Amino acid sequence: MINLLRKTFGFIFESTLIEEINKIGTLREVSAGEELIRFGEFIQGVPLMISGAVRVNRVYPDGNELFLYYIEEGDTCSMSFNCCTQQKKSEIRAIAEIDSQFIMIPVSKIESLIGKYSSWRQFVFSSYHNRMVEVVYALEKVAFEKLDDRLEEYLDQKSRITQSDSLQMTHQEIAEDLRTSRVVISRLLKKLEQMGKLKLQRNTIELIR
Amino acid sequence: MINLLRKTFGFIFESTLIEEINKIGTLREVSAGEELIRFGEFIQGVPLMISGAVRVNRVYPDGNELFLYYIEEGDTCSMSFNCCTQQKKSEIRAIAEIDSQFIMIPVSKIESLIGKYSSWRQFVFSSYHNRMVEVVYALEKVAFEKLDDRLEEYLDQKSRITQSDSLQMTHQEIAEDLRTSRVVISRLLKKLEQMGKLKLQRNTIELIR
DNA sequence: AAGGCTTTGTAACAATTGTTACATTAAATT
DNA sequence: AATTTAATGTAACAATTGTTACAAAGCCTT
Repeated sequence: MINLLRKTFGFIFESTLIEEINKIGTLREVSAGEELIRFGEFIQGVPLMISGAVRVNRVYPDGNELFLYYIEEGDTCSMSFNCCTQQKKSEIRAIAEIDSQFIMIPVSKIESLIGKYSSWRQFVFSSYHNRMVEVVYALEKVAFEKLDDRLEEYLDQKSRITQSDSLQMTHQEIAEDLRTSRVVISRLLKKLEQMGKLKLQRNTIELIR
Repeated sequence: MINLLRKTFGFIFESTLIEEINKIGTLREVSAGEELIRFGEFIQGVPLMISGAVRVNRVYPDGNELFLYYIEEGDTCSMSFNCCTQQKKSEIRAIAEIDSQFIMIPVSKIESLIGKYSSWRQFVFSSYHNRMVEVVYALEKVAFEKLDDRLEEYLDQKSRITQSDSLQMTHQEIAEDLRTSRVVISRLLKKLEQMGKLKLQRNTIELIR
């Protein structure tokens, strides 16, 4: 585990911090689709991403969900960070988008890390800021752009995250993420296909570059 | 100034911190409409709000703007916080919504406060989190709600911030904030008037409670 | 191969939001 | 008071997005 830690966080954390994280953290591996953080549960710890990609959704009591951001190698989830320090139930849900590795740092140790290591503080601050920038970006998309452009960006992002031009997903799933109906997505996808930007098959969307 | 500090921040900051802020900070007063932070400038410091309300907008190079959140008594602007530590030019604009007082803490002192005072760190963390929650809230509104509901909420928020049921603003200004056209806002306002929720006059919207 | 389930395609129509154009009214200026 | 300017009202129409309903196609199970 310490080698993974060094590889991903060696440039930002001093070696004493790396060693401490190695002691108190536990490496976890999840496969695509698995839930790291569930809605309504108390959060066990803060995840440090080693590899892969995890999507973070805001969840509302009525079951509604809203995509906030992805966390990838070197990131942490600043929303869960706060839940920890406040001992609150999770208002988010985190799902592995692809097979992923991360190190879980238990809640109980968070406070002392903040006190001891300035590089850890820096990391938490910049993590907060980066997540904020991404949520603002999401807001910007919804506020400024039409659905067809948002769909294109959505597909590009998926492709980047899954590292594939062949997206295995249904129109229904896309519709839920973009908060519209399946029919609307099918319609727009067909339009993009006619423009030669992609090819549609059952359960897959082949992006043409 | 120290009395204002004690009144607003006495419950979260230890007295040594209050005294230090009293030394290094400068009290500033702005009247409604004044700009506290301008787009593209280097940020001079982090504002601690004593009274009033300041709106924070994201600004894009093309001049487009997007409302992010208000900061009020006891708040700070977490976006400017990061600009400071990174020595970057401001990507936001802050405008006093009503007459306001705040204490400006110079960039140069920020780092040492973080190292010295855990209550300051707590404050910055929770400030980041609160702003995040507000931006997520804004995203939620745009993603889930129709324009007429968003307009009603917008008017309620304005009323709360300005502490008045008589809003001095034009339809054009509302349209810019909600990213739509003046005609659409006039139409919806007229509908709300017919529903008895408000009364329209030139330059003012009178909310009926 | 047949039947059932899921996914996708498509038409027709409704609702919402955006746009253009111009009239009307209120305030400000001369 | 007359003129100019800014703000609002309204109609007519366009574009986008949402909804319903059903057909067609692909996949899975037996």
